[in-house]
Amino acid sequence: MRATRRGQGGVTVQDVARAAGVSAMTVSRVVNGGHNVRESTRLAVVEAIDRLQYKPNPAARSLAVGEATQIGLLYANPSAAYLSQFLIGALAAARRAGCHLVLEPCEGESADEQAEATRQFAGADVQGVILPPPLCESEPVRTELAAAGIPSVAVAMGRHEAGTFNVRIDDFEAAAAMTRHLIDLGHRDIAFIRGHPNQVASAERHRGFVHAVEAAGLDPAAMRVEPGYFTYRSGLAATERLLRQRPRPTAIFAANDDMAAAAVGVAHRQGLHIPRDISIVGFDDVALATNVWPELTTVRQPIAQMAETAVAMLLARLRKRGGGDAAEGEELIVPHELVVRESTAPPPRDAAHR
Amino acid sequence: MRATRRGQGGVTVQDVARAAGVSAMTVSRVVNGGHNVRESTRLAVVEAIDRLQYKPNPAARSLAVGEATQIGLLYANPSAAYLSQFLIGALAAARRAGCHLVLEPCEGESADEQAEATRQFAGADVQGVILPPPLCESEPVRTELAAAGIPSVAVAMGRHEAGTFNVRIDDFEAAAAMTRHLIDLGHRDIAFIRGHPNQVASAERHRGFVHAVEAAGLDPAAMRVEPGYFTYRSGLAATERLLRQRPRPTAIFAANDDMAAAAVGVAHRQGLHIPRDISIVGFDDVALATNVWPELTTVRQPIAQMAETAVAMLLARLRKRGGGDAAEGEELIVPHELVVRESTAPPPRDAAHR
DNA sequence: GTTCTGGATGTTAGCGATAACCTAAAGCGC
DNA sequence: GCGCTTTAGGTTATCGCTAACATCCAGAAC
Repeated sequence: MRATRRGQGGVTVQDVARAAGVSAMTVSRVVNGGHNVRESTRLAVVEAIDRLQYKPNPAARSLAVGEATQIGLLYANPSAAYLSQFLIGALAAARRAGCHLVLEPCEGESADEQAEATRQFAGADVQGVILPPPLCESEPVRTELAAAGIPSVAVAMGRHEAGTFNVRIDDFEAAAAMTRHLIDLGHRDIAFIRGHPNQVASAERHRGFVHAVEAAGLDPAAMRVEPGYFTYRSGLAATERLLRQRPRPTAIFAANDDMAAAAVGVAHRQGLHIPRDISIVGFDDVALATNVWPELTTVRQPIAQMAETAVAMLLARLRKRGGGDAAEGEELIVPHELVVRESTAPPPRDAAHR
Repeated sequence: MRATRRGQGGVTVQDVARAAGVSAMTVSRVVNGGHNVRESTRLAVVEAIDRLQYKPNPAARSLAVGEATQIGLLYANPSAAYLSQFLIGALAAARRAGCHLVLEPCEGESADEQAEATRQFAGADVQGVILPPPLCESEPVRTELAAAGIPSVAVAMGRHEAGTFNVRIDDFEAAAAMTRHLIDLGHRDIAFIRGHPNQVASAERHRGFVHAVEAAGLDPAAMRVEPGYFTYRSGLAATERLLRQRPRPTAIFAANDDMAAAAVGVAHRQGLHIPRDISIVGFDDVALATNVWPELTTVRQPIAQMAETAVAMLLARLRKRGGGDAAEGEELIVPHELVVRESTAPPPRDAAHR
């Protein structure tokens, strides 16, 4: 008899089938949802499965179904903390589905570079692509994907657009909640540092801020707003401009944590105590938020979970191909959370002298 | 005729074989190293491959060879920046080999938690495990892996131990180089903030520091050394202790960037200008290093590349199983790089008054 | 010339799972 | 009771690739 190539004693459907007294096909049916299987049979199979500790072989499965095995992830250096969370979630979902994640870095802001990076995917036969911010809003990337006929799902694209797929939090509402937190503490002079002007999320966060200010009966026009780019450096510059003015704002709301961390740095250098002299808050809850002193009050986005959801949505979309080309798009909004740490407090009493 | 399940027109070995006028097996041989194939045949096949844009199907391959399809990665929240780089590298190598990466978080420092997390792998049939710091030095983890018979490769385990597999930089030499940089600038009073006492890398970096100090003819005993834990918070405490003393050190060498960033924060709060009044340097070159002002002079570890190498080493080791159980261990040292940014300068002239 | 040797290639038989098809019994309306 | 649909399950044929074995043939060895 020929030498068998049988691997290191992995349990297969056949083994389970034998143990449960059914055919391999029935086991397969049980594993994948169990339609058209009698309850008693199903139980017998399930019992056999965990008695033998059966784990389906993902390679065999994806070979058999001939489905997506590679999904792309185009990233452009958002904060490293963001990326690692994102990868963790995406990887978990990809593995569950038995498909590989193909990473493609896209440094460079030019349209050419972005298009070039996107084109890599077409050559690498990925069946779909996940787009974390900020690339989800890049025109060249989307054009190129459309040209190659590769479906994509965006994550944290600020606002829904018809025909696109997107997973995000409600930036507007989250920013409003954060603003209310500051107002509730007694702040009446809150400065806002905006995010990158090309990202819809920046505008949404700002809108949420304005909305909450108005809702509290305050005048939005009285609040100082500085431009920013979501980078540490831009936060530095914005805060310097703000703190040069008198009276100083009693609170600064930066549209992300990187800029908030920068604000903390500048405030410290000017001898201000946080939060006694000034409150500073961020947005995103990346690791950086707890790597400054004091730790930042911020808004947590469930990044890993969002990535997971996005992958699942992409796979669902790929599977549906053929059923109907339902290109109507889909949006999923996941819950956020206000995380109050140590960088916020009521405004100083002698606000007049500040 | 039965409906075929043939997927979306993917090119297969058969197609290539037909185009090149050879058998599928020959194509397979060419793709995998091409032993025992005549040069002329090889060229014909290669030509056909890239004319048809053939990409081997990884699922089919790993099903056929019955090889490792899952390799584990046990992580314990090192800095997020470290993790994302690590994942990028590991993922690239895993995909090339057609195998999946199974992530397992291991929060918690207790032996029980670590053992428990490790045990997850045994149940998930991963064939090998990659261990980034600090878990690569965890006794419970290693015991548990050994018990389950799962081979592992460590990354950045500070020093080589017989019988283990490891990829790292030369922490000793890197720390010495950094110290020489400070000495060359004119510093004679350099404080050192150590890393976590349980990690060998901490000791190595400190040894490198001491060695360079001695080599320059200075007295190591005169240099202040503070304990630390590689965390931002511990860096904060250590720096506060250091800067309370007079005379202040003219330079602080923190054993990683997180602690160096903390040192920058404390120095700023005390009104010191960096690098004019004091130089501060870190180690690792994670993203945080450029997210403080001024950007940190530090040592770059090629993290992604190290992870890639580790995965490759692990796979080689798994394949070799059966040939010989060569348990002699292996170590690979990759080059590091001193990155001089803006946080270092010559010591202040009036050092006497500091 | 014959046998041996080893390199270059083809052939066959899986790897583990599932799609598509088939079968047998049960349910159902009339 | 008869055909018809539905349900529960088995059979068979792949998916794409490669290990193991078989074959062929040129040159070496005798």
